[in-house]
Amino acid sequence: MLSNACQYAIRSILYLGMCSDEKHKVGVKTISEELEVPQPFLAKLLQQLNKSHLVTSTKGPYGGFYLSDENKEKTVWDIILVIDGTDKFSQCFLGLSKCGDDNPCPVHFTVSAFKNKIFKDFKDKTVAQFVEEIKEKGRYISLKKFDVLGAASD
Amino acid sequence: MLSNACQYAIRSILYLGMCSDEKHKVGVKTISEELEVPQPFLAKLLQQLNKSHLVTSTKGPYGGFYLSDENKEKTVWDIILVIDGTDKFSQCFLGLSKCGDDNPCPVHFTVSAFKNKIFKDFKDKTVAQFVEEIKEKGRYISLKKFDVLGAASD
DNA sequence: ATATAAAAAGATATTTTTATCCTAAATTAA
DNA sequence: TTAATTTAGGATAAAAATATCTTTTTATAT
Repeated sequence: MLSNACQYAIRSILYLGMCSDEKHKVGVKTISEELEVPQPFLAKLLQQLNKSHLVTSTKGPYGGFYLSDENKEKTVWDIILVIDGTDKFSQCFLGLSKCGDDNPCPVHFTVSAFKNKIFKDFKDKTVAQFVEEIKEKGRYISLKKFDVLGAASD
Repeated sequence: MLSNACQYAIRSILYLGMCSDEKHKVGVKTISEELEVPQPFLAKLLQQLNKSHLVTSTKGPYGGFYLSDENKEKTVWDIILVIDGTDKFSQCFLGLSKCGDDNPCPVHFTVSAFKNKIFKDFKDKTVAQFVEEIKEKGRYISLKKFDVLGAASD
């Protein structure tokens, strides 16, 4: 449903939301190792996310990526829009061109119930709110469980 | 979530379940037109489905594809297994390698609830049962609504 | 038997996605 | 101002998915 690129993007941004701020930028190398994703590919991706104002970067020593306050107000849906576009999500699970509530395929309502549920999270919650929830509930976005996080301090 | 190939395969088989039997075989051309799917690609796919005993075919004039009684006892999950394999379905929505009930990503439970629901349909119901339901509920698998179907009669 | 119709088989082509590499630009610290 | 570090940009490569084409085989009706 989501491309690799989009999964990487979401996880990177949530990771940066957990572990970075303007004073503690994180480099591609660290992110790629933490998330176990290919480094050069992720570099390109972060470049694109930067251009789309979903992450912020600075070059040079002590440079790297972080989320600005503006970045944190974006939603996961914004990320999906930039990387994958909206198409895959709006399409019928079985690929029917005219599937809809009034014209349902055999699995339409099962799928649309799911979509509505996940849309709610992806569209309504900001990245900041997502990050809060990850901390509260102790969810995983890398190999680490982030309720015990001390990674951003040094 | 499902590849084009897999969507085509499922829809083809449901279509054959609706419109064909041993006495009324359907050719690739007809199926591809009905489902709005590229013809040569579908031909390859049906070949593969035949080898996997999910559809039956005969060559020559009046030949074509249909579902044998044996074919009708297969499940949609069987189709998915043959075309896409099981991997995509078992993977975490965000691509986390170790996501699970005891190690959940931020959307794990939303996604797993959906998977359980759709698995139930895909694994428990036979193609024949699916076809019955499509007829009863008037669901769509091509451009046609199949509760008014007369396509298999001549 | 022969012509015909349809799937099977094998080869190839195109597109998309994923991934990598190399050089340039910018920033920082010394 | 220079060396080091890190992102940006552009080009390229590899893999997978999607799609097409051509020839062969099989079955049918006449």
